[in-house]
Amino acid sequence: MAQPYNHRAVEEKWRKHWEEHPVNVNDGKKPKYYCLDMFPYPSGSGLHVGHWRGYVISDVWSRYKMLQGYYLIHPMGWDAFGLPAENYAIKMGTHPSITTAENIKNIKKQINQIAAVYDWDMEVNTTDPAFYKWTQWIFVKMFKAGLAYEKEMPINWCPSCKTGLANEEVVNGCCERCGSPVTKKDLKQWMLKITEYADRLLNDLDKLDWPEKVKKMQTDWIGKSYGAEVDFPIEGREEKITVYTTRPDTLYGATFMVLAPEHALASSLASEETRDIVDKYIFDSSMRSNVDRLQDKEKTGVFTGSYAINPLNGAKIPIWLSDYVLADYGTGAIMCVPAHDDRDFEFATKFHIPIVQVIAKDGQEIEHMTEAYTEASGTMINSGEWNGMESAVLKKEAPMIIEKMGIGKKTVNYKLRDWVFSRQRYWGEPIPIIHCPECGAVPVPEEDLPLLLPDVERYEPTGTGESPLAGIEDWVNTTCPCCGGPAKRETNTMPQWAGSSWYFLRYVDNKNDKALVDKEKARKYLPVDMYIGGVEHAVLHLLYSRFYTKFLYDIGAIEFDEPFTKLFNQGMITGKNGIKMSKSKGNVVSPDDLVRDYGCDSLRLYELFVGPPDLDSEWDDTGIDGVYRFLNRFWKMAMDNKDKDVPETPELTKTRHKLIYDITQRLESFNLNTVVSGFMEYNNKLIELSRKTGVDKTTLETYTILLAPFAPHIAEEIWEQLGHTDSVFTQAWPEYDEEAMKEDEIVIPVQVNGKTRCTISIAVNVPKEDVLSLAKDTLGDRIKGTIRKEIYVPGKIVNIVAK
RNA sequence: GCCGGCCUGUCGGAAUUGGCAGACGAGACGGACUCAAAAUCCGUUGGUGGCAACACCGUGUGGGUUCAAGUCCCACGGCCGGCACCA
Repeated sequence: MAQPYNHRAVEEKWRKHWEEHPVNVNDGKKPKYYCLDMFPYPSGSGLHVGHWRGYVISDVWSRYKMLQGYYLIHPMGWDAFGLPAENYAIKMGTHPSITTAENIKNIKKQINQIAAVYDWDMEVNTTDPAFYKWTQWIFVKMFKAGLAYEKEMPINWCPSCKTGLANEEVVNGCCERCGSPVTKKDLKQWMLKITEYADRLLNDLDKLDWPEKVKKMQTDWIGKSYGAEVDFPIEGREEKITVYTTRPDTLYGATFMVLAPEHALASSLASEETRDIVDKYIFDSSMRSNVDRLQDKEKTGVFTGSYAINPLNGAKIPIWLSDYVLADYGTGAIMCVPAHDDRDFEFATKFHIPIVQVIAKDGQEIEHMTEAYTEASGTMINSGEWNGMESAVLKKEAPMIIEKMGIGKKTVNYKLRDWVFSRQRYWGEPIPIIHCPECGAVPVPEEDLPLLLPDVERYEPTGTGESPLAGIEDWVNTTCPCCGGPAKRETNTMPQWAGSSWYFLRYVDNKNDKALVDKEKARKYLPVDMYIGGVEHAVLHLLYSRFYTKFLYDIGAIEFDEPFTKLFNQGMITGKNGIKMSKSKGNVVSPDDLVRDYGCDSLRLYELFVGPPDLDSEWDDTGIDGVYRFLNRFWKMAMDNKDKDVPETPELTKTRHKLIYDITQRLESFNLNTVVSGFMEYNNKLIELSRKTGVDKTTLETYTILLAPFAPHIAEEIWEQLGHTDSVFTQAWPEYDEEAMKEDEIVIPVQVNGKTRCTISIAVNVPKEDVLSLAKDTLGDRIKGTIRKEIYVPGKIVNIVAK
């Protein structure tokens, strides 16, 4: 009688063994495969079953690639700077460097429970000076390239986190981290010119094997639009107002103009009569927060008292101010065509401004418009020499026409803004800049990097817009590397995204102090072939990383300009009713007890079995019994057969090839939940065969190799029990033979009028006529009426149509 | 408002190009083993009607295409996610 499966002993045994005998080795000959997880920030609360999922998926894929003969790059590290780590430290009253180190230790232990094949020699930590030396180096390079610049402007400010935020970090007007409403604050900020890369970031999406959803989100975020800038003279003044429009075809329909209250000319356009209300409007707008502006859709506005001249037809149109026009997009001023734009229509209706239709809708001019006609399709009307043209054609040509006329120019615009890069917080990389009264902003010389984050007593945010570093006089006061005169250090730190924008390059050469990554190693091991993580970084980390990679490519530090060839976003594991797992909700499921009671292999399988890997899944503890029973049944079947010397039968051969085929197909298409059910199905089949003929050794071995990426411990143990002294992971992924899978006899359904009535069993190459007559014989008098049509889809189905 | 995804038994979920809907698992019920329980093993499990063979209904709703629709087309509803006055 075989011993029952003891997961604790077996897993413990192989855990130790693999530590001493790593299975992923670089022999210098194998091609590389780089499979990367989004690295975690070392939080104090530890891992829950949701975190496991992504790591299990990437590990299964990694081990599969290993069995396919690749040398695997599968590293892990820590995104340890930033707000979460700092806030945790403040809450605990302990310095972030201490809590971070503790948290890393704990999480590493928890990650090791997964038994993933991480290569810990490659570990990186963004808070390690040897690492952030290069984070700072990249900043200096960007500064020298003119991509990092300082600007005083109103930026997004989180009053709770007490720091400025990038646009990408503001979600529905609130802080991405803490959910507090974001306000505006005038601050001198370091900015990165990501907009300079807008076109490349947009165009290169085409060459990426990424989920369409993420590409779409990045496309929308970059938000490229084509249009024209048109200059409108102001009546009685020298200046012109330039507007940006994507619909220059509707220029004749412009009946008013609106400027953002922050527009440079806004106040000066007021007349004596309107002076008071104009200034009040400008003041009131400046007091309104982002959230207010977003929530109040009801349009407000004031007439300035001035008029602009439509450069096409000389029409005099009133100039208004309204906060529905954004100051920092386009020119901060728009021409308004109420007949063909919803917002302009709403505004014109509210303030009784004329509406002039310039595109015929369904060939008609509408007497009283009740809504804007926004499509660019129809014939131009009321448009002078443009009358009769097709609006779709004109929309494309108008920018050139306008340019030729000298009243404007063809142009493009982006929603993407430059990246607000300074944070007024302690726990981040100090920005390596020295402010000299003589020389201006001077970068810290590259040979002086890293610029260490000073150890301080007080690291709480000040809330004033000053960084906590500003209070450390002997650190702040320094000398200018340029002129040697007294100077002050920049006291802002970098955002958390700084380290995560390039960390994946460092793994393959994490100890190099001469370069960010050695060229030769980069050529050999980079870029990332498969990147696995949650979708929440679609326009944050994933956009920033692409920007950094392109920059590093441009300065010749690396030789590729896209970091992640393929991307997979795993779905979230939620608690009951789809509620996100969180401490405050009390629905966090810890993997620790599950690993103890069911084993690592069971939990790995169940993480996959819960549902399709790309969709969110609700966690339900009771389901893990199913995979646990499966492993025990597989163990028993294997133990029952391993010493029996069962000869291979045609049925066993066929089953084995079909097994390889099914598992490989499902794995390749990333249907990992169905891979697990496939293993169960074939195990049931083998148990059945085991009773009939027994199961031969080749089939047992094949099954074991296939299972190894999913349940490595039990597979390794069975592999040994089957008489092998080497690791199952030194084997090659089995191949199937289509010929060997073919059945000689197949069962096909027979339908009458599309409803299945019976099945018939036929040999594969039976001619149509014979199949049909067998079908009709089997059906007998169940065919009612006369036969109108007989359909036979070879190998699939018979359908008799009768009436 | 715009864009994307999803909707299938009691539950999680399966279903290459349209071809036996409900694989696999959970739960439940029945049986074997046991003094008993757990574990394990065997069986049943979409609904309605029927002793039964079988028949009818059934993949969010309504319509359509087709010999055949969960799958394709049109309209509508619900849930989730992204963007949101970007001119």
